[in-house]
Amino acid sequence: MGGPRFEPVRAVRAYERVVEQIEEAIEGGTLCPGQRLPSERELMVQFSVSRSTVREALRVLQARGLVRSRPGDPHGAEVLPFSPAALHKSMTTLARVAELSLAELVQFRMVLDSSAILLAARLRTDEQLAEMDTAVIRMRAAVEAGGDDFGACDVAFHDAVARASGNKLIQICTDVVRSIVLDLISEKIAGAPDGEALMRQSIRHHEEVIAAVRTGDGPLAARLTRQSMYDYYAGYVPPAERAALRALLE
Amino acid sequence: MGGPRFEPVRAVRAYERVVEQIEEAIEGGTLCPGQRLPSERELMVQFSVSRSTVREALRVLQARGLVRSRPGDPHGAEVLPFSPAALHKSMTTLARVAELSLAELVQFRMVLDSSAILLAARLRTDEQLAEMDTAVIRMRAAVEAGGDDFGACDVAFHDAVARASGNKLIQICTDVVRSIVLDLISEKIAGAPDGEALMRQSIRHHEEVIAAVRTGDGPLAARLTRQSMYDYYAGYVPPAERAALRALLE
DNA sequence: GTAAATTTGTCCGTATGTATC
DNA sequence: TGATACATACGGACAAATTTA
Repeated sequence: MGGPRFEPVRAVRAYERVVEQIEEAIEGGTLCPGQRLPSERELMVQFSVSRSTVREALRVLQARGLVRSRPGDPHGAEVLPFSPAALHKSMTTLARVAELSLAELVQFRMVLDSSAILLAARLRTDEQLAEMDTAVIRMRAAVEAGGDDFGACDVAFHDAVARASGNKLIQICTDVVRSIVLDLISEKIAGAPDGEALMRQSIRHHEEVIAAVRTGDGPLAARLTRQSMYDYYAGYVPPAERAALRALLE
Repeated sequence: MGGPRFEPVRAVRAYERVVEQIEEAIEGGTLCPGQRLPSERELMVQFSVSRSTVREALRVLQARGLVRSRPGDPHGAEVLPFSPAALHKSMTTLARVAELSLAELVQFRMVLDSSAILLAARLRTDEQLAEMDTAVIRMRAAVEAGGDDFGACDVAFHDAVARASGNKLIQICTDVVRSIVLDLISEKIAGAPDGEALMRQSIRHHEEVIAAVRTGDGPLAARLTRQSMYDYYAGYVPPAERAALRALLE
């Protein structure tokens, strides 16, 4: 019984072979960020394909955020340093085509940010704690100055927390999801600008969180984070979907 | 002071304009999955660009998982239904170029899966609970049958949990991260195949989790999930990095 | 500061294998 | 089965942009 087991062969286009080879070279470390690819004309010689094929491959690599090519650049396409831009892009389209609700995105933020703060409370260095302190001080200063920079300082705080979690993936994903959420409700926020009272309440929450981090009480910091995030975003979520958010509160 | 605020203009290539327009049509719902794009020759007329430009745009859209084109297809490129393939791809390259450690990935899984089970414990329907039960029953059957299908049944369980969480984003991300983790340690797992004892212990863990879900005790189910995941994966993580994983246990 | 050389962006034409009718 | 239309891939060409001498 049996006989040889053949694997299905997918017709692989020429440009895909080019993409694969360059991709492996970059991911494998043969090509480092800042280095240059050969020019298109040289690539067509090395791969024995036409320039159209080379260009299609470069477009794909560019869409994946691995390289960038500029017209007239005699050094060839540049290998880019790591950037979450591609992840950001695919998650944004995901949110649209999968019709993710704001509630789902906020819920995901609650999960990620509360996990980040829990880890930060247990693994942070004193220096990282100082960075969070600084961010909150700047938030307070921003309120006094009129509140224009409040949002940016808030982002700085959450980014400091994410870094202190010690997990790059958590840091990247919190950043990506946060910006998607903010994009979704930016119109509504512009319509109902942050009242000074709301900002002061947010600062109070942040100070409580920092206090919990200072004492190393991770679960408390996580709980406070989920609660303050719910308080802040629930108003933008349809009432019927708020129950799902509350499922993350105790 | 002031004067008009000008925005920096990036030189936008022709193929990008084509990508943007088709992308908006798909994300906006004008083009639905299953529908076809006009042929390349027709697209070059509608956009007033050359064939090469149209093709580069289609390559980008294909890389983002939005369309697929086959040679000879007289209906033109097909608009694809939603798929997390693009997200999977960008997160995989992210793991490589950002040099994510196995510990970071496992930690992220612990966060996501424990959050999913917490939500499932509070929001699940009886039908979804039955699906989890079925998955565990199949896991037990798989062990009796030799254990070949054990991994697949385990995946089915975690997928049922993710679905019961009610959050599509959590469902997608758990799936993506799980497959990346499994890819990373597939060699080691093949070298040290699941012992029957390990499988039985895993089943016992799953049954405890289900019991907690049945009684609606989300925090307990989440804690059990993190613990069993740590027990399962810690052996593959360098000892120095295990402390970060233990930070998620209480 | 200017001009030359190279590269990318774009266009056009053609040949070939393939899927559909 | 054949005819048609399609995507794939090739090669040549020109303009715009950039670097460099």
